[in-house]
Amino acid sequence: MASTLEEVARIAGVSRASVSRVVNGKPGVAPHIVEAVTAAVAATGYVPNRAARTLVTGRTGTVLVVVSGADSSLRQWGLGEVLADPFFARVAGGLMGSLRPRNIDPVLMLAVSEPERERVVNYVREGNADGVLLVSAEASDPLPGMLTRAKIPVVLFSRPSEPAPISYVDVDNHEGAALAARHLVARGCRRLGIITGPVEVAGAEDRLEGFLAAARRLSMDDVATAAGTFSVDSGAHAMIQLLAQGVDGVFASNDNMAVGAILAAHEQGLEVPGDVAVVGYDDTIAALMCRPTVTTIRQPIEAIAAEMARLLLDVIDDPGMPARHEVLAPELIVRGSA
Amino acid sequence: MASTLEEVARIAGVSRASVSRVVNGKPGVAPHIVEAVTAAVAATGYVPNRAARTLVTGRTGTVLVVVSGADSSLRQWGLGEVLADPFFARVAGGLMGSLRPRNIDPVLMLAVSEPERERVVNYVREGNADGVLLVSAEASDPLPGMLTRAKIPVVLFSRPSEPAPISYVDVDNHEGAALAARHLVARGCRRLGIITGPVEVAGAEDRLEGFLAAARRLSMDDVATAAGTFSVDSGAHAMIQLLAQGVDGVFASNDNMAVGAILAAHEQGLEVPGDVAVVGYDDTIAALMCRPTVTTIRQPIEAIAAEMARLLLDVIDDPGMPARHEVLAPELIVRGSA
DNA sequence: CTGAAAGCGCTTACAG
DNA sequence: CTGAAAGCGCTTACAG
Repeated sequence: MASTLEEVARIAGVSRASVSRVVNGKPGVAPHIVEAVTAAVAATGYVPNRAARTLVTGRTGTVLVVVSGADSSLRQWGLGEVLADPFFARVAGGLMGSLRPRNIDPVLMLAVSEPERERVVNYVREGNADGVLLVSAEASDPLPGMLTRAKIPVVLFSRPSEPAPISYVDVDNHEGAALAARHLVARGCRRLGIITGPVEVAGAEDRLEGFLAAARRLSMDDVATAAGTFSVDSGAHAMIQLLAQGVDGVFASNDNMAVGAILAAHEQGLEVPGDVAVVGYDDTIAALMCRPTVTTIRQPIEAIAAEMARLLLDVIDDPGMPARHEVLAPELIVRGSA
Repeated sequence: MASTLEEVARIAGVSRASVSRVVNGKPGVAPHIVEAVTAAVAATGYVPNRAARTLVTGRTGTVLVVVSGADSSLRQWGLGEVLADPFFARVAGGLMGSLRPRNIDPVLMLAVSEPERERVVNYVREGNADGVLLVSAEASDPLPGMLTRAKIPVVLFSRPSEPAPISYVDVDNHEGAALAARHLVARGCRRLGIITGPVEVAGAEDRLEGFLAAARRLSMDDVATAAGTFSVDSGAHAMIQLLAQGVDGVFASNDNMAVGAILAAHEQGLEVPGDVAVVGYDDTIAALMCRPTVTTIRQPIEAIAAEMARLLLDVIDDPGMPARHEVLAPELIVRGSA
């Protein structure tokens, strides 16, 4: 069916080794051989067989992109729901996009249960991928540890819950939340509130701390807090609690909850940002699906993704490399809600 | 590093052939051999090398999931944006979820430019995947044709623009739009309007025709129409035009536009559904990110995905199989907006 | 600069 | 039921 190196060699009248060299762009091949091979490749429509190549080189040219978590919040979700979450969609898409130009193929997986985690480890142990790019949603997630123990090249999005010898790229959540606090105070808010994310998410805690610290520094010691779970509904519920405490400036730890908060404010007949200002986090599409549009903290997803890909490729090339970290800066995007 | 069949055979004291049989669960192996091999596998932590297996079997156990289009509307998007679109996220996720239980690995790709389309074809010609599950967003998309010409097993989501010997699974768009029309009329709307999708999307045209036909059958001959592009903003713009024509019941060809329509109505001081009722399409997360929540037409994505996977596996097993089609029924989901 | 040959790790007739 | 052997399609020392 598909033609092979052998066939191309025969037609070009050269050895298989020469065809291999030309096809892989190796230097030091006589021009007339390059020409003959090129012609034969064109004539046959030859495409190298990846399995054969992988078998001998030990490299797959594939990287696993996995969204993982412990068993709690993500558990009831399928990959469809996770992808449908605007934030994960941006991250997964960014990661996959950053791999393409480097000519490596991304395979996407979700791992929120033990069998799924084992599947991830197995997948690369079977030689299907050279390493993994991991977006771990929860601090208690065992996958990062499993991967490093299996000596699988891996780079995380977000710092691991406990210090570990793993390379990662992160955004300064502390600073992002501080940006939100300063913006709210600068526009005149007198009573701040925050809708937190799930405690088991490391970044969510950082946002809470960062917000409180920045508020304190601005002499706003009494910040109202309400817990959310990153969903639109949880944002609405939390907002009702905050409103009862008389807040006029709210920071929601992600955009979904900011949308929920705005909807809840409207339902109580309040204007946003007139009566209460709202700042979100992530700058996802959700921030634009709402009136007013949501002022939010943008994570430089594309830069993160590019950095993760670069790091992983380095680790794959040199598995003994010491772990490296990169922390990028978030950015305030001012829109209608604050 | 990783152990091989050879090593397991040596430890178990049997031939490589026997190890292979046990590992692959082939019948007719003596119990004591199964036992010895099982123990040796456990002791070594043996995992079969996929490249080697693929090389000899010709099967990869991988399927390509591609979202494609011609060069227009999707062109400026990266995979991140496409995944972030609630509809594609649901479809891609559903497809990937339906493959997992069948033990086949999905690789996700976006193909909206010529190089990307060629990459898709090449990917499977290189032997990286056994077939492709294609979500083609535009009727003029050349990819389905390219694939069948290359004799690559493929199953489409949505009927191809022109009759072609390709298997596909679709939802009855005509009927879905009719459900919307009947619901609007049943709740007392007197003047209907429709926000259409891009003409180059086959399904969008079916929805328009279905809506008009159903309306006509209910003696509503004069339906106002306005064009949209499936984005929130386009829905808002279209809504303004429809409102100027005095509509009190609007069918938006997807949820994003329904959200835009509702926002636009609110901005004109109108109540939804009191002054104007709105029905969306797709039942994506967008329908829940809005107050009122959006009454919409649900496509049974999970069933579609499962069906596509099943069909593709059949085609892969029997490439000569005649093309098959499956058309599933949509469902009306009544929420707050109509 | 080029080619003959070994070998990557498996599966599968084939013979016994 | 089991094993020896061939072969899948490549790449890469090695010798020339």
